[in-house]
Amino acid sequence: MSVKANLEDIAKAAGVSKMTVSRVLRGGTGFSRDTKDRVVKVAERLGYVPNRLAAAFGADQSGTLVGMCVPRLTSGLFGHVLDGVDRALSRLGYQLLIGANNHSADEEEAWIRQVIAWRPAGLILSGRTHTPGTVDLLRSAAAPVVEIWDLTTSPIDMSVGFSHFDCGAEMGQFLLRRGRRRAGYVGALARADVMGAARLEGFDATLSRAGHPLVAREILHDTPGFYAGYYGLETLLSRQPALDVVYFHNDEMAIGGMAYAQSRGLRVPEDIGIAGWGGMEAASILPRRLTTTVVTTTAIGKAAAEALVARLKGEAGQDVTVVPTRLEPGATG
Amino acid sequence: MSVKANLEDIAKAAGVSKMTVSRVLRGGTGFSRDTKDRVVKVAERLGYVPNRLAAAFGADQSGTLVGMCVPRLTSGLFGHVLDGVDRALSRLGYQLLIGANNHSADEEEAWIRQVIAWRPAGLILSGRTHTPGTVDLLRSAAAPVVEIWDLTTSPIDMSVGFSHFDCGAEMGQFLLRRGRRRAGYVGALARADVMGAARLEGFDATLSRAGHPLVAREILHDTPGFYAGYYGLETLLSRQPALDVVYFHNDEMAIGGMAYAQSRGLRVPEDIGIAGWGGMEAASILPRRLTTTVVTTTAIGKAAAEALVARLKGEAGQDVTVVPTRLEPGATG
DNA sequence: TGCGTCAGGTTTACCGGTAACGTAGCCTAG
DNA sequence: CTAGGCTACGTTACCGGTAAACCTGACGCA
Repeated sequence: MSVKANLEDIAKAAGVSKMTVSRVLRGGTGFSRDTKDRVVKVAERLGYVPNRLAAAFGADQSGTLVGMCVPRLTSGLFGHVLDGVDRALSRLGYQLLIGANNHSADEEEAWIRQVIAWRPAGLILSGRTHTPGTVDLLRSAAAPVVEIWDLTTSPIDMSVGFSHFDCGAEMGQFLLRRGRRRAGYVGALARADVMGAARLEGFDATLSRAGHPLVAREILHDTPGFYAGYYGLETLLSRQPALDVVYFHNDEMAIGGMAYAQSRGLRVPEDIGIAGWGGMEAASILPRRLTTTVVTTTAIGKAAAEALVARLKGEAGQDVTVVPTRLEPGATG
Repeated sequence: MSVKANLEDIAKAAGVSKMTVSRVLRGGTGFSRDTKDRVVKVAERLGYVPNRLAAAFGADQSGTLVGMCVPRLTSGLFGHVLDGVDRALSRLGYQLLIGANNHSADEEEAWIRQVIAWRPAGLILSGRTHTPGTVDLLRSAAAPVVEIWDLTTSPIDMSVGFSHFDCGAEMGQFLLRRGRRRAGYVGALARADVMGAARLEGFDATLSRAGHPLVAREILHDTPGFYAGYYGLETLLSRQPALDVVYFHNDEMAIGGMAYAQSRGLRVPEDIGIAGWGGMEAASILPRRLTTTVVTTTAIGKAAAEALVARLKGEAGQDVTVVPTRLEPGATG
């Protein structure tokens, strides 16, 4: 807590005023080289640690605190986004305040309410589904906000992402081209995950238009990991064995599904096709490269951070940034 | 930034003093039920958002900011630790300030220097290797510090983790019991990752004592992911084909290694054994369950948060908490 | 009647910076 | 030689809370 020296102490020891010390330490102007050297030396000797609490409070804005809220901390994809954001922001001296909302708009609102109290310079949120209370809060806070992952044409402020609906639609088209006609879907988190739901919608819509609608779907209430994929496929096939391809909520679940298929002696892709989403590293090195949609997660984080910083610097940034996704044909679809 | 209403505004509108509003809103005592209801109603009507910057500054301590520094944000394991910490802390109203140090003690110091300026209530650091500057900084800040992952018998303050040396030693013993005699090692990050190095040391020491020292090692300068495991094993085997088991830096690399082995037609575990470390979910559902050391990552996060909170509440917590690890025999070793 | 006590407040003094403004001394151009 | 400008500072006020000290009227009670 109380770190010994403050500006006053340095000022006294260096024989100047507090204000001069403040100017020197922040690299401003209006002091001689001589004064600067003296102040810097004294500050170092006293082990001065600035008090940002005071600085931010005095200036009525935190200046360097950025809040970021993700659905889950345990997803590999979010880790990469976080990494992209952190690299871009920490280089510029910003601090990252993070939280998880567990795919709940209400938890997100609660988190934002806490974080807004710190007067952050900006916020990065996941998804485009927010409570009315959240929107009010953000509007009155007047801090820059970037919504990431799911593209929205009318963002609260800025938006970085892509269309999940289109991802699903594109995968649907691809699998139809590969001759698949009886598709199933294995998801997770039920309706909590709006983005996964959008992919499913896009997928289903495309298949239906082509006259081969989704044959079966299994949406678990579990976290979308390997286990859920494994058991999800088991359940799906027990209900509806005659499927020629299964689209999974994400790559982790798809890999779990592949493990199940192999354990049942089903050949992939001959007996059953498997497709995922997300583009996790493991998926590209498995014995058979997974058919999936690769999302450039780090790019999302980087773009979000850059959009935020541009806004903070008063530069006119883009309101909506589209980050490309790429359908990786792979060998399992 | 400027959120409209402050205590003064509420005070005026409710016909009481600022101080009374402060007490009501913080749930203190010294006001009538009548006053309380009035104040709460007014605060709500004005959409009051407390200013923690001011509160923390005024009280000369942040109260609810906790800093956490991890080596990399992109590791699946750290995501789980983060999750454990976040769950435990957010429930108690703390905010998490995170950063990555890229396995560099200098970057860690730089990060701490930034974060200390916010006068955090506590800090969670990874590993036990810190610069002298860091130690000074922490001592003068006098904030509770928890070092996680690698157990140290003389922590700066508190420590939660286990011995990486012992993990390596245990795996060495296990592989010897399975009859392995010509072991190799594939690691990453060179000497930057002290913990991985400790596992290697423990592994090597055990093998040497048994008279079957490590035959070859390959330590990449890459991030320890699937690709690094794949190419690491390729390189290792090209130099020294006659290995009967390979110990990997972590599970991700081990899975990459398995992929390489399969691509070369090597049977696991008949032709070559593979062992990992960490216990990632994928490893337990692969066609053959990976031989590895399972680390209860979420437990580390939870324990770290709890130790911190205990200290903050003035309770006498344990200085050193040992989190168990479990050698998972698997089917690949 | 006088006094202590307590609920239910109010007042005051900070916390450590920063913005805005003031000013002394010196230089330079007209 | 003097107005105006620049450099290098110093002064003052304020950000929005909180702790601590201080009031005040009502009530109980000897």
